[in-house]
Amino acid sequence: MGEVLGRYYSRDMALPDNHPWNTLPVSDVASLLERATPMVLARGHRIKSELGIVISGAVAVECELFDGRRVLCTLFHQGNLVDLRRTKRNRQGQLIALKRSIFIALDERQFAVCATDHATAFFVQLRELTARMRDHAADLVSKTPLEKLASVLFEFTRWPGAVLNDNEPNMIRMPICRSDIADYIGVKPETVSRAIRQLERECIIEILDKNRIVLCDIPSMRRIANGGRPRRSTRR
Amino acid sequence: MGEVLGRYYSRDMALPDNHPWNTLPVSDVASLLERATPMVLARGHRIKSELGIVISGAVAVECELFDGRRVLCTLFHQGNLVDLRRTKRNRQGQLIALKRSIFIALDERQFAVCATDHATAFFVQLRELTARMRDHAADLVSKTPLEKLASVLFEFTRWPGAVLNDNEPNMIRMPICRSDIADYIGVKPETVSRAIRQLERECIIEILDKNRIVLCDIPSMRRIANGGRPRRSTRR
DNA sequence: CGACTTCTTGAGGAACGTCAACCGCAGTGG
DNA sequence: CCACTGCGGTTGACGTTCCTCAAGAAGTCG
Repeated sequence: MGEVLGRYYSRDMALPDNHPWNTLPVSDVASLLERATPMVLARGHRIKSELGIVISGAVAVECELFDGRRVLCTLFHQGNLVDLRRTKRNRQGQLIALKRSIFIALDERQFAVCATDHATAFFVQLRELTARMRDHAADLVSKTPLEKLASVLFEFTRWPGAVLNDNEPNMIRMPICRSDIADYIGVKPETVSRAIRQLERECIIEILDKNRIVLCDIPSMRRIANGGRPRRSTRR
Repeated sequence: MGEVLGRYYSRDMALPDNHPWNTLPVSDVASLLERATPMVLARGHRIKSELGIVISGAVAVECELFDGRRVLCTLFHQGNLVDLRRTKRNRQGQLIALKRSIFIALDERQFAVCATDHATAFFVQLRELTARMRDHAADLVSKTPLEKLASVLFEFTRWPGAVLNDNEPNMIRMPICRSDIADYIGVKPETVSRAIRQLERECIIEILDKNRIVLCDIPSMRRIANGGRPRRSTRR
């Protein structure tokens, strides 16, 4: 824990091939990577840096509550910009890798230079992040476990590399394990399991194996994710 | 609904006197306000603009779920920068005033100019916002209603103008009504009421009237807010 | 093969939502 | 002035739901 598996230096080290990095001119990419200190992390490794870019894998902000409950506030995937600094208040939570991941840590100065050089890309990343966090807050506030799960499955479809096969665009890979999903949507792993089975029973998804599922009935799932499956008598 | 009470043009219109706006040089403030179209809103008024700055009052992103449940994803107070744009996906939720508020709407072009001129202030605002949203997500994920309420009370203490009286620094004003608190922390108004009474019974807060409370035992409240009051047997 | 982790399934209970009723207050109109 | 209405807030009784606990299944690694 807390250790870095190794450094990932490569001549053809590249930024993730997704928005907004793939819109940067080549020279800018090079200047960004010059300042990089990439590291390879395994599941459970903590990242001391508050600043950086996720190159691959899955990383989260993990908080531990007073009594030991574990919470994942935010998920980061390939291409996400991470900035946990805050002016007032002390830092809450820390970065943790949820699976084998590559992360470019940046120090304050490097970050400032990059943010100036690539202000637009950085702004776009921050705006996307806040939009994702708003959606996640809406998920957490009052949805039932089934609704939360459907919503998070849609979130996963938007992860780069989620679609495994162009012939089967609705087959996706689950990027993180069940207990991490549980800590992210605020239910217990047992409840995640039951919710997945429920969707399967209703033929809305098909479970190929633990890591791969097919979305069979996207309209129904969208309706559930938007709040179509309230508690029995929540209709006041 | 959806109407604007009036425009708020004033020679001495000023940006909120809090971070980061109060650190801007006078000339920058003037240039920001030149581009402004301030509006006065009453409770329930919707704001069509996706971009702007909250001058006073309380504004939120409101989402309505499929079955009518109402959710407040994010709260904005005096001085907060609002940017709801998103590249992919359609817009979720809309801005709504929770009480009498003043809001400066900015259009895309105005916003771009401001963001360039005041990049640092804008970055600071965005970073503060993401930090607040992370904390809120941590609150929503797995805390009990009592813990959520304690946490949101601390959030309120950080609102500009929350402290009513320098002699009594622990007396704060509740900036939004009970049912909005409920929609923000994902419980029912009845539960908010019960949680407040609970804190009062334990002499952790004192209720002066509906809008004013005193935090009597901050350490206990902090412990509760950090997860010190789990469900009876959540300790596995 | 055994030790371990992750996931799954089932049974039972605490907790929060639901429903209903009530209070206090502000606004409104006669 | 009072009656009426509506809204926000509060309290109590009851029931669904999701968490807890336990045990087993399936996969992984030594």
